[in-house]
Parts: sequence; structure tokens; C-alpha cells
Amino acid sequence: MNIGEASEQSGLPSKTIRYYEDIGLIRPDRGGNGYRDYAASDVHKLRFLQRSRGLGFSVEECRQLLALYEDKSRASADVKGIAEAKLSEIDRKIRELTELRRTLEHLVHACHGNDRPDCPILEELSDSAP
Amino acid sequence: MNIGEASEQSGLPSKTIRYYEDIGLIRPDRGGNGYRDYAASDVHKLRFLQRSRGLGFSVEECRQLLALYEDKSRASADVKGIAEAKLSEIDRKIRELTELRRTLEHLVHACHGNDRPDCPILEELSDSAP
DNA sequence: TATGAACCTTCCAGCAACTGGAAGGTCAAC
DNA sequence: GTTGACCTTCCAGTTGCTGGAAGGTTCATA
Repeated sequence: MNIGEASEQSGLPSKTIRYYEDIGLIRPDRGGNGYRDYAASDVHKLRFLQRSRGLGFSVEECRQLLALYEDKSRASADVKGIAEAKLSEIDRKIRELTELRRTLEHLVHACHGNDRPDCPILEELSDSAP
Repeated sequence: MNIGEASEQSGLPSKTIRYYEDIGLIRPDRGGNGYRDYAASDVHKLRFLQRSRGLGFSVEECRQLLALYEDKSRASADVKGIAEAKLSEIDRKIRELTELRRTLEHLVHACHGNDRPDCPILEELSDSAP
């Protein structure tokens, strides 16, 4: 199938699919006209990529997962390890964002939000204290 | 003062400070030797940038905040608007990450993590269902 | 006075992970 | 035969820096 249909079936834009080929994640056949020709297994991999990217895995992590996926003698512990590392990374990000949110909400609450120039948000941002 | 000291006082790497100048956020004087010469007010702005970036504002948002900061006739509502938009953006990110975390944790729990090849994580990622 | 370290300068390139657009080839329908 | 929807490659841009090369300046020390 052509890239357009592969795009539809995988949920990835054609541009992204070509990019994934560029960086060596997939290697579809080529037809006589030079068009890329995707087999069902290619689409399968594309969907795999779409999902794992959606779960926050980096492209390099997806490459590892894909390799494990294709390695029939893999140990599930390898996959679990990658997923667990990603899990604590997500936890860290959530903690950071929550902290950020608190600070920002505090500022927003302190600001009158009227047409006067005095603004605690700017004051806090420009505060000279370290 | 030279860029090194401005860096120390603002908490931003010299590289970043030069970059901020490149994109027009600050304009320090130049000494006769061609060295950048930072006034206290420049360092103040740099620290402002350091803080607002740390709070998750994009460089363009920082540019707006800095303009408002310098505009003595600003309305605090303008600043509050930017901060509120950022707040809901952070909320959205936290929600997304939390959802992600749940899915991933579910997968991690389902996986034995031994040296056998069967792995629910990969199965889920490659699942053909839309 | 020389020299070496520690500064500073500019410019160029690269990171992630795409995305947009230009210029052109191909295919199917009317 | 021509329109329009595909497809191709390649180049450039996005965000927010960061690293490195090649070279100029300053200052302390030998």
C-alpha cells in the first residue's frame, strides 16, 4: 500500500513516516514507480511507533522497544526496565509541573488583574532576592 | 560587568545570555575591547528571564512579560492573562502525564519482568485494535 | 618582558522530532 | 488530454539552547 493509506491506518502523518524511514526505524519496499510500498507488518510497526511515542517514549527508546519486539528471544525484564525508567521520568515531570503550578497559581491569585499597573506577578519575577 | 559575572549573578550560562541577545531580549553596552558590558538593570532583566523561563513560560511569552515589565502604564490584567493561560496549559500537561502514567503503570504491573520472552507491554503496544 | 591561564569574541553546527514548502513525477478519472 | 490527487526528493525552519573551533584580551606570575 502507498504511504497515504499507511498514514491513515497507523495514525501517523506521511511526513512523519518518511522521517521514521530516514532515521532507520522502518524500511518499506519500493514499487517500480519509486513509490513506497508498505506491507501489513510495516503498518503494524508504524502503529507500534505511534503508540509508544504517544506513551512518551523517545524515538531512541522506541527503537529499542521495536528491536525487542522483533527479538523473539528477548527477556520481558528488558522491556519492563525501559518502561519503569520511563515511569519514574513521568513521575518526576509531574512533580515538577505540580510545583510550578503551585507557584504560578499563588502569583495569579495575588494579582488583582485590573487596569492598574501594579502587578505582584511581575514584582515576583523581577525580585532581586536570589 | 563582563558576561561571566552577569552569568553568575543571573544564574544563566553565558551561552544562553548571548543567545538572548541574538534574539533581541537584551542589549548590553559594549566596551572599547568589544566585550559586552552589563549594567545592573541588564542583570535584573536576565534574572527576570531566568525566573520566568523556570516557571515554564516560553521565550516569546517572556518577551511579552518583559515588555509589560518595562511598560509602566501596563494593566496588571494583561500579565494575569498570560499567567492564567500558562496555568491551564500546565494543568493540561499534568492531566496528560497522569493519564500516561496510569497506562504505563498498568503495563508495567502486568509484565512479569523475567527472562521469558512473553511481554504484555510489547503485546499492548503492537495490538492491532485501533 | 614573556608566557600562560582565564577570560572574551564570532561563527558554524547540532540536538529532538518533526513540519512546511518547492519542484517535479505518476496515476486514475472524465 | 487535462485536471487533481497522489507520490517523490530536498532544503529550510521550528524551540531553546549547547558545543566547539579559531582567534583576541587581560592579568598575574616567572
